[in-house]
Amino acid sequence: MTIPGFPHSGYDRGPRMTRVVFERADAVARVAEVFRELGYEGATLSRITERTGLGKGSLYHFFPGGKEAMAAAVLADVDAWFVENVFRPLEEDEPRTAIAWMWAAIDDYFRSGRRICLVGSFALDATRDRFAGEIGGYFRRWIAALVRALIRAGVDADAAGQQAEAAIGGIQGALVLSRALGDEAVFSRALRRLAAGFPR
Amino acid sequence: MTIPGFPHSGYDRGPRMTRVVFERADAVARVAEVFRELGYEGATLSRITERTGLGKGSLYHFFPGGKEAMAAAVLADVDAWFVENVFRPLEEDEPRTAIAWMWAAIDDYFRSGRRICLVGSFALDATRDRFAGEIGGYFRRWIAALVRALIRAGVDADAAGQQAEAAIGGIQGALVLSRALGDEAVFSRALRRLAAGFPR
DNA sequence: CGCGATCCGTACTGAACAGTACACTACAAA
DNA sequence: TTTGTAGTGTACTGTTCAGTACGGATCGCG
Repeated sequence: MTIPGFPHSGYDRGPRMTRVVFERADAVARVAEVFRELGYEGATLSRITERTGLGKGSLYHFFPGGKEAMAAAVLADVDAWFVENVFRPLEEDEPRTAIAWMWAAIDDYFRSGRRICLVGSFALDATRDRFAGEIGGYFRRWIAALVRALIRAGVDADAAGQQAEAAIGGIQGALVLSRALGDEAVFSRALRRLAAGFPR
Repeated sequence: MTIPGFPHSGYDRGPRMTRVVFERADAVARVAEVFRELGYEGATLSRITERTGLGKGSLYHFFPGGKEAMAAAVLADVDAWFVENVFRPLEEDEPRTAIAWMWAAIDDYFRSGRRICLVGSFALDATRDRFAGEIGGYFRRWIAALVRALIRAGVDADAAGQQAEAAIGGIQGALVLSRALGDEAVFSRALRRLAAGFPR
């Protein structure tokens, strides 16, 4: 028991719960899922610890900057995934192959619409102001990469710009819509529709 | 001053701040803007009072159900606006006219992308679960109204369904994108692109 | 004028918030 | 076996949260 006025005197309690050890990458992935489901403001520390299984001690060990550092790490992690799996292929690989690969990667990443775009969700509320650079950079690079791939595939510059914006906007909108309607099919249909207009 | 243990004993303070009287409709509109900017979780009572100029007394007078009632009223208000200005015209008026009118109304309502879709933003985080009925209903009715208008305009049923989903998803995505990039032009371009594919 | 009814401002409450402190455990290197 | 260090659980702090209580201001109506 704890003696009043003597903090941390309560160390005669029973056997500890079994201790589980995480590493940072795992922590980031788990925290990401919580932000994705609840948004930045909705993800309170207690809900994060609850859903990730990581205690406050671990969380503040991995992210000394607190909640904002957690979100920043998560955004960086998302960005890294897209760089690896979408942006760099679009920028460097054979354009038609890279574009086809993009649609598959996107469908997989968003779990056919069951998962949400963290960056998009941050963009919609005041969280945007906190991470304006990261959020803007993510979408700017995606659009730029897609535009260049389209141009390399023979689409003229103007049409490429329009098509890239339509595609990425369309993906974001499809995530909103499929989630609002609780219907994954909406997302799949949107992806098929958007992909159909692309060179193959 | 307040005597400890004697609540409300502090009524010897100086002159009151000038009292401003609101009516409910005005309160709803002001609260709506706060939810729109900050999201449901981000809109704390103190931020709502701060930004609307309404004190807690007024807020709880108009919305005895508290924060959740405020959000419900705001959603109902948004829905009413869309019923009046978008859904009913689509359902009842000459379809091509109604569709043209829709694009103008949407551009106006979202202030060319500077304003955000409250319903869409609620759909993206856990707020969705609280208002799943309202959120789903809003998008369902919009899509259904647009589909029927397209069919009445001579588009075949299958294409109408695809086009309606693409349009409404596209609008939502354009709001996300233009806000993420901090660029209203993205929204305007998207609206023009989407409208171009419609019968006129 | 008087007097409800309506509307508003603010002190207050208990719960939940982000963040800190620190005793602790597991494991690896010496 | 000892010692260092990375990772962990939890009690604690000060702040902010949603929501309540209630005195007083204002207005409509007699």
